[in-house]
Amino acid sequence: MSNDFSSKGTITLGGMSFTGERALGMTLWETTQVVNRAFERMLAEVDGNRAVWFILLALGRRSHATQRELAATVGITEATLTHHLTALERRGWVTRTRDDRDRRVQRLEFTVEGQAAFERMLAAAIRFDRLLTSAVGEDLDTFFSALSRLASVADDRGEGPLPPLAELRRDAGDDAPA
Amino acid sequence: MSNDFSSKGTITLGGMSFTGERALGMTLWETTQVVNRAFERMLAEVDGNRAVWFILLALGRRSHATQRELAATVGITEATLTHHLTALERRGWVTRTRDDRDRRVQRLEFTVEGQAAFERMLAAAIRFDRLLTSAVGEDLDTFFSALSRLASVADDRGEGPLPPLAELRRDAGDDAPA
DNA sequence: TATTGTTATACTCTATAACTATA
DNA sequence: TATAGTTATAGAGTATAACAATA
Repeated sequence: MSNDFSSKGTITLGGMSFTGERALGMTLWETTQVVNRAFERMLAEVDGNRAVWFILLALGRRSHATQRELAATVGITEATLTHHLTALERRGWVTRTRDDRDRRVQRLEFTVEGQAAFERMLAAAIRFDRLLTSAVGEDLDTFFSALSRLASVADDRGEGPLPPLAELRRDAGDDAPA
Repeated sequence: MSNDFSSKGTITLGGMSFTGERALGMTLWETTQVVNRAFERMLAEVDGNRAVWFILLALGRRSHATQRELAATVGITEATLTHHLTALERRGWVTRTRDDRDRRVQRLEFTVEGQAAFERMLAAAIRFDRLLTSAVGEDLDTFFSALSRLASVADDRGEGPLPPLAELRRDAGDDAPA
């Protein structure tokens, strides 16, 4: 299911206006949602999903020494990673073995099946990226550079501790009006 | 917390290779994540979040006749929308009144406080979008058009029924190894 | 019978905090 | 004490299915 604000016209407020068709944030969001759903479908065809793909990719790159680093690469907490790894282990795609030199450390390895699954997802990701790249065409460099600038300004805005979400449902029970 | 694959080098498989720095899908995803977090922070400053903002925006545009249409606009199911509306009603931002001409239909209205909250979020969204737009600068048209092409190719790939996610955790419980 | 919306329930993903084992 | 990872628990967001009210 996809949201679609972009054809819903303009709202004005004081001197400001907000037009769906021209709202960059909204368009970026919706485009990424659409692209993401398509990618999730491709991954699903090879029994994957984004979370698994990210973890396997980080594993495949062997760019981590500890699970803590792996979690940071994937962008989740250690506890969340443990859940995913438990699932992957039960599925028979990875093994966890304690490192003999420091038995606190888990050494993560693909099984043969896990390696095959990883390669299927990698192939899917490569195919998908070719599709996207050809869609952008000759504007590719411009597009990458615009994305990079967007990430920069957002990062400037986005540093500091994460504020708690406005938790509607939690404070809902307290002072509910009749 | 943010994932960061883009500086993690290249994986090769057969004749294909996958390079984080050049992976368009990954870059698009990460950029949107960063931008989204920044936007959520801005909304949080005015007691909002993305779900609430989308719902209030659709309400403000009065572009729906039924909750079903509203849910479709926002991109969620009716049941999910009901939960959000219940929360918004408890918070005192919207009212639900049965339509006298068809008592199955709920008429949704902002309260005064809800209108004010909506306007705060709208102002935040407009400010945020100006920030993004100025970051993209003169490449804006090119950028929009690239996004549009990406959405198109993804939509072509993305039609059809949503496949179930590969539910790792569900089939995990069955044959768990000791 | 069809439509509008709600309720009941469950599932995924995620996080925080407390914990175990090891150093 | 400090570190690596796990477990227990919880919560936000979502969905499906069964339901009630109304047409």
